Parts: sequence; C-alpha cells; structure tokens
Amino acid sequence: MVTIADVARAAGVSPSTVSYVLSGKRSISEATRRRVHHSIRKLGYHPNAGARALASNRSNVLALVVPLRTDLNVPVVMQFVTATVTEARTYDHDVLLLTADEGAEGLHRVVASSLADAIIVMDVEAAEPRVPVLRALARPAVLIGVPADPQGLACVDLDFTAAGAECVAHLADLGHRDIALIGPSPAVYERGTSYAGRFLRGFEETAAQRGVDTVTLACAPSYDGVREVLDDLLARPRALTGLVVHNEAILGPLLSELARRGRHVPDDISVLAVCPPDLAVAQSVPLSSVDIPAAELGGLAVELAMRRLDGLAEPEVRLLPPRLKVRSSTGPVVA
Amino acid sequence: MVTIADVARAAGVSPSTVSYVLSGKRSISEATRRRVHHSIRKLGYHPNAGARALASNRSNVLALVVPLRTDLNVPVVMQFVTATVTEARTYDHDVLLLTADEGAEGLHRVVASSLADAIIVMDVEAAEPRVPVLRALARPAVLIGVPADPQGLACVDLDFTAAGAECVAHLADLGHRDIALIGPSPAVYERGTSYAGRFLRGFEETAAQRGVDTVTLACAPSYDGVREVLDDLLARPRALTGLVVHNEAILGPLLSELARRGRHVPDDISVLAVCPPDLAVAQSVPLSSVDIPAAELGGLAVELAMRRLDGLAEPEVRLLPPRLKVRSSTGPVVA
DNA sequence: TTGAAAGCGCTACCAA
DNA sequence: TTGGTAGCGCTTTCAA
Repeated sequence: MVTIADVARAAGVSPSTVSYVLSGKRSISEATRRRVHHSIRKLGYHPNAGARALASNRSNVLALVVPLRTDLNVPVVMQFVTATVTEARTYDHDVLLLTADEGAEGLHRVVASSLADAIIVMDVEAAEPRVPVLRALARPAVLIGVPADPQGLACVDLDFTAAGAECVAHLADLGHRDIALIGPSPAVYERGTSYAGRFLRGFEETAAQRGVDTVTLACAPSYDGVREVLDDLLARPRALTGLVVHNEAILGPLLSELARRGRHVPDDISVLAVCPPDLAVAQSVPLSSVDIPAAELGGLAVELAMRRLDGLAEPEVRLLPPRLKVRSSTGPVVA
Repeated sequence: MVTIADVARAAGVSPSTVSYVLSGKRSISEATRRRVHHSIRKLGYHPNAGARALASNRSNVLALVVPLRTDLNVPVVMQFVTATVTEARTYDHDVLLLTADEGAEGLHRVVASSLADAIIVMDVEAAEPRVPVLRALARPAVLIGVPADPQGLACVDLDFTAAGAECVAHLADLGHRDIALIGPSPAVYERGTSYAGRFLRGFEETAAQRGVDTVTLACAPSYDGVREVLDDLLARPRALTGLVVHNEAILGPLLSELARRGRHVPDDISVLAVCPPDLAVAQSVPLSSVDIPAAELGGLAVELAMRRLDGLAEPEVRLLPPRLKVRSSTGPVVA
C-alpha cells in the first residue's frame, strides 16, 4: 500500500506538506505542489479513508436513508438516490445507503461510529418518529419532506401546497367546474405522509376560491383500485370534467380504464398528473403534469448538508416551486 | 465521544479485552463478558469506524455499483439494492453506493482508499469493460450478470438460458406452435447486456427442439414501440398464438394495446412475461411469468462477497434456476 | 513556505 | 483468561 510517507519521500518533502497539498489548507509553493502531485500520480497514491477519518473526524461519507415501501413511486426514489450520489461526488463525498427499517437506531449508529458526517432522510412523515433522534444527532440532518415541527432540522421538498393549487388553477382556467382529486393509496394517508396532506390543502383552498366543486378519493395502486374509484366517480350526478391524479402508480391503468369506458382524454375528461416528466410522456396520452423534481431535490439536499457541515446554519425549510407542463391530456371543457 | 478506553475503565478491564469481547476473537470469561457489555450499554459506546478500519484493515463496508440507465427495470434494481443492504447488515456491513458512471476508476478508488472491503457490480455486459480492473483489484468482486470471461470473478445471475427454454416449453406444452419473443429495448442488445443474449439462446434452442416457430423482436419501452411491434407481429401470415415478453417496461402498454385491438388474453393469445411477481400480478390480467429473483440475487451476491472475504474461494458462476408461475395469461391454443 | 511529531481510537501481537 | 502496547496512515498544532 502506498502511504503519504511514500509520497513525501518520493517528492523530497515531509508528510505534512503532502497532506497540505491535498487539503489546500495552507499555501504551498508552486514547485512543491507540482513535485508532490507528480509523486502522487507516479505512485498511484490514494489516501486511506479510515486514517483520514480518524485523524480529521470527518469520513467524507453521507448517509442516505431510503424507504423500502412499494406503495410509493420507485422510479422517483431511484432518481433521488442517483442525484444524491452524483451531487455528493462533486463534494468529494460518498454515499452510504441505509434502509428505513433500520429506524432511528440506524441513524444513531452511523453517526455514533463516525461512519457518516451527515444524514439525508427520505419519505418523511408529518408525525415523523425519527425527528427527536435526528435533532439530537450532533451531525447535520436533511429531510426530504416536512415533519410537523421542523425546528432545528433542514428540510427540502416540492411545495405540494402550491402544486395542489396550481393544478386546480390550471383546470379552472380551462373552464372546469367539477373536478376530482385521485390521491395516493389509503396507506399513504394513514401513515400521515406529509406531502399528501399538503397537496390536498392547496387543492381544496384554491378550489374554494375559484368556485370549483371537488371530490377527493384515495386509490389503491392496482387495477381494482382504479376500477373502484372510477365506478364511484363516473356515476356521480354532476359530471366530472377534470381529474387530478396524485398517484404515479395508477396512471397507466387509469388511462386504459377510461379508454375502455369510452371516455376520451382530454375531450370527455381532462387528466392532470403529479409525476416525473418521463412518466408523463410515457403514457398512451402524453400527460399534462406537475413535475416531481426528484433529481433537483436530491442535489439540493446534498448541498444543504454540505453547507451545514461547513457550519453555515440557514433557512430550515426549503420548498421548490411546482412547475406545470401542459401536454395533451388537459383541455377546455367541451360543452 | 465514548472510546474503548472509557469502556475498559468502567468495566475494570484492559482495552484489548473490550476489543476481544466485541470481536469474539479470543475466549473471555462469562463474568468479564457481562461486565464489558454492561459498560458498553451504560456508556452508549459505538466503536469508531475509522479507527477500526485503520487498525484492522477492514472497513466493514461493501461497495455496490448500480446502473443509472432508465432502459432497464428500475423496480428490479431497487429490489436488488434493498436486498443487498439488508443482507449486508446481517453480516454487520454497510453498503456504499456507487453509480456506474464513475466507471472502473470509481471501483479502483474505493478499494485503493480502503473504503470498501469488496465490490458488487450490477448490470454486467458480456464484453464488460470493467472486468480487467475488477480482476486486478486485490479485493473480492461479485458481478450480477456474467461477462464473456468470468475467470477469477464471482458471478451470480438468473439462469436466463434455462428461463428462455422454460418459456418455450410451457407454451409448447399448451400446444402453441407459433410464438414470438418480444425482447428488451434495442439499446440493451446493442450494449451486449449478457442476459438478453442468453435468454434468446435458450428460447431458440428449445423452440428448435420442440418444433416451435419463432419470431424475435426488440421493443423500445414506449407506446410507440409496442404499437410498432404489434403492427408487425399481428400482420404475419401465420397467426401467433403466444407471446413471450422479456421487457418489464412494456407489459402494461402491451396488454392495453392487445385489448384495444380486440385480442383477448389468453383465449386469442397467450402472454408469458419475464418479470418480478409483483409486477406480473399488478397487470390487468395476472400474468404467467418467470420470476426475476432480484432479492435472492442481492442476498446471494453479499453472501459470496463475505465468503471471499473469509478467504474461501468457490465456484465462480452461480446461476439460479428459473421459476415459472402460471397465472391467467397463458392457456391452451384455442382451435 | 516547510518540518517534526503528537495524537485520533482501535486491533492484534507479545507476554504473563 | 487477561493486560500492555506498538502501530495502522493521516491531520494538525507547534516551531522554525
């Protein structure tokens, strides 16, 4: 194994000089810099992560806690994960993956053992049980999602309230007066996942303001779930002209069921989805949608974590504004 | 921070004794064991990962390289990842996530810096460019997938050749004599991903043996891709009675297109999928399928890695036998 | 601008 | 069955 001492010897300097060349924590003459870098390359030197962590009390590792649930959108989770890893690498950090079923215990473990410098937690619930541990952690924590009391924690998320509002506004602008929200699976509501409630609030408040009548239904992520919801919705006395779907998993089934029942999108009924753009365009009808910016959120989470590691405390809750993209599934009400 | 010295003092023993209690590497009297464990709990001691890695030359971390491609099935990747993490934890290891775009360089980096004790690589191609680096690594590597020359590497995968054979056999047993294979997207073939070719071989060899006529088409993961393929397939002079679909992403679109064109599954046409079971049952018709055992593969990969870390060299290529589950999408040919 | 050297917390060898 | 202690490779303070 090549050590810093080998490099130092080869470059004719002391180990500390090599260290400083690498860390940039003190000024080095250009000549020395070059000799050191040359030796590093020639010998193929890579600093030992353990030794570095031990001496500096920094592991250069971020822990990322991912949910294993299957009732939430897996591609979104994956996008988020890859964005996090990619962004972390730009800060010379690696990502350690924890699953949510390790619980608060797992969070404590990686921090207490100095395995990770900071923690990013996905799929945060409103009454998030891990919050107390996270807050006591003595290491930065960034949550994706907003718990009821975010005091002392950094949180990033899509502004789901604004997203709900924007969905209603878009349909109202097109003349829709009777719309439904097909929400996530009942399990998501029961769990108190924070985004579901926030979206709903924005949806209903704006509907009230704009004089739009609404119905809201949860929907299990299956064909049966979709059939059930549509049976209910399409049988109502006041005909619906718009559907907002906050449930990525049922987009495909919903569209085929609508087609099977002879409802044309968007002429008979407008469909507006909340989902990643690639999913929206992969449907039989390219869907108008509000983007779930998983990649941006991942990058932002890493950025916040790094900033906190640098000792910069900042605004705690950061919500990204929703972006609505009109495609082919929403249109004016046809009389 | 609580150190091993603190624990030793509290328990009235030496630091080395505490270390041995933890590692089990030498026998300890029951009384001492208990006092040490008690102190550990009382003080909330967690061994420092960096110090441990430095002293023992073992990080207790496994690196997992995941692809970021969107043309392969994301839920399968995710299943694999969570299985890997879960299994690794049972060996007291954590998982460091690398993305494939770090390339061979990234593999070298994590090993050279002693960040990881072993590496697991997903999405291996037949002419896998990372193989030389992997082989030279001086740390165990386990591949998911089988490169052309697996010499010196551990590989695990589904036995795709047998899977292809079993698909044909199932349909042949039901009386089908004209079947098509709808394969992965063209990009997968171009990349030379090893499983695609192996499946194809099993499919064709068995078809030849059983006197079954076959057509094979790649299919882009989109509605247009599905339409194109079906336009071709359904226009053929000899009517197809069976479809084997080795492309998870198009299952939903394929079924709705078939329905739209008035083909009933399985009476008009049998559909046999290669996909995870949860995906198979989530379709409008519960699909007969050959399972892709992502979770088992993940667990197995970890197991092989751990064994190699313990110095046990073993059979290099391990293929899991396919398991075909008959559901509602395949049936006898209707005359 | 550079060097010397004291630890960081743990493991594992050598002794007893 | 247990203790003492020399390092593991690096960072960072103190000194020059």
